[in-house]
Amino acid sequence: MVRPNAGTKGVPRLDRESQILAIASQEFGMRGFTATSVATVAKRAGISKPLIYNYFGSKEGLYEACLDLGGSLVADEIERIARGDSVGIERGMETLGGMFALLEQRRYLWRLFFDVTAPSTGAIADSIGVYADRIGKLAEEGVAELMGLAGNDDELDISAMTSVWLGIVDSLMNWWVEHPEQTAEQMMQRCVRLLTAIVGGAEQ
Amino acid sequence: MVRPNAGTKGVPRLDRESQILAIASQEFGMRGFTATSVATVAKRAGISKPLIYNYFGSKEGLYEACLDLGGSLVADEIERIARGDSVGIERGMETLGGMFALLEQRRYLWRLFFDVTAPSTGAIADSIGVYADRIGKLAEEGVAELMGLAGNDDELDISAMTSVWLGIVDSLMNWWVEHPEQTAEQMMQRCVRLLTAIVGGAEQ
DNA sequence: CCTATATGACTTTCGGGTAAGTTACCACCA
DNA sequence: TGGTGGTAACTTACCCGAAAGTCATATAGG
Repeated sequence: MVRPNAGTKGVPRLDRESQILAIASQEFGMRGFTATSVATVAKRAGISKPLIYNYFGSKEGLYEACLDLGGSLVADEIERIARGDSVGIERGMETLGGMFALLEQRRYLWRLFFDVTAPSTGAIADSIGVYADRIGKLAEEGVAELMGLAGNDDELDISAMTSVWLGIVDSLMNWWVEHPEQTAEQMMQRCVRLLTAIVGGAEQ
Repeated sequence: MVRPNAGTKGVPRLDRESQILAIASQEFGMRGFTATSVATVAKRAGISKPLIYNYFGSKEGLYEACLDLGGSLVADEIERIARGDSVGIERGMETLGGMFALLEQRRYLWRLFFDVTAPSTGAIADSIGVYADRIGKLAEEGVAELMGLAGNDDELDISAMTSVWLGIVDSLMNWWVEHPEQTAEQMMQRCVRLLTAIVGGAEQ
């Protein structure tokens, strides 16, 4: 049986893995876990499906690898900023800036942790949970500080506000994906302008 | 061949259709288009799959029907509020209140128009586009007013802010879905508190 | 008896996953 | 220096289950 190109490319495993992960993260991030097909990832990477299974075991394994890569990247950065001494809105803006700088070349990464189509049980759910919790905890901590400054300690209010805050980051990331020409710096300045518009508008 | 109950229920088509649509909207809204199976909808409705195909033609047809139902509901309400004379943040809060009141019994409806797993081409995409555009246009109009009050007419700023605004509504709806015991009234009051916390925090 | 309502059982399609093999390269030895 | 065998990289062709979609038929009521 003739099998053109079988084994002829000779790309080292680690190189190939990063290449696959880069493409897979993008697909998962853009379309969500369920709507992403392994065959599509393979095709985009110019390789065959079994190679992916050989390296990552399963579709879930592939997703987990993406999560591990992106999750620590994002969570570490947020943690770094949380260790600083800014509080309230200022801390929020700093976090935004950090995310913009970090994800400029891979904006879709953010979506991995908030994919509603990912399995809700099993290893993936655990893995998502780890990072979503880590990010969520930090967000909640910052939000609680902000709310505390305003004299509000209501747990549900904090929970809802955290959800809103993550939603805002999510929206900005999605908008950024659709405006690839915008730099991280421009995004940051834009956010400052948006904030002033809100505050100014609410004071009237 | 014995087929128990075939044709014995005698439910008028229109009644059956609304019943199916109510269940389908919930499934599509909660799980997304891809993750929803027609068989599940049929089972939950206590009927067989072919009946759904008989009435709606295809899974996409079923989704479109849900969109038409939910889309006009939501868009009409937003339009109604937009015709009022409130502007800026106030108009935003009024719109939120309208959404809470309208969707209290069907909070998942909101998600139909922002489902990333829905097909991005074909009739569905068109249909989503119609309603997303209609809602998006109204949102953008309101946002532009708000930004104008703050002396900002930048088109990209307005576009980004619109995205953020829709993201906020989205977050609140999702949070609401996960807190079923919260009433529309409670949500509205919560939003007022959240807004004051943001404004207060930014003024420091 | 005709039509609307309804169904069980089937075919088709699609995507995750696998079996079995092919090619290239390198280390080792005569 | 050239053969050789082991291994890493890679492929085609398939399996299988789940879900979309269809067909032929059954029941009830005007």
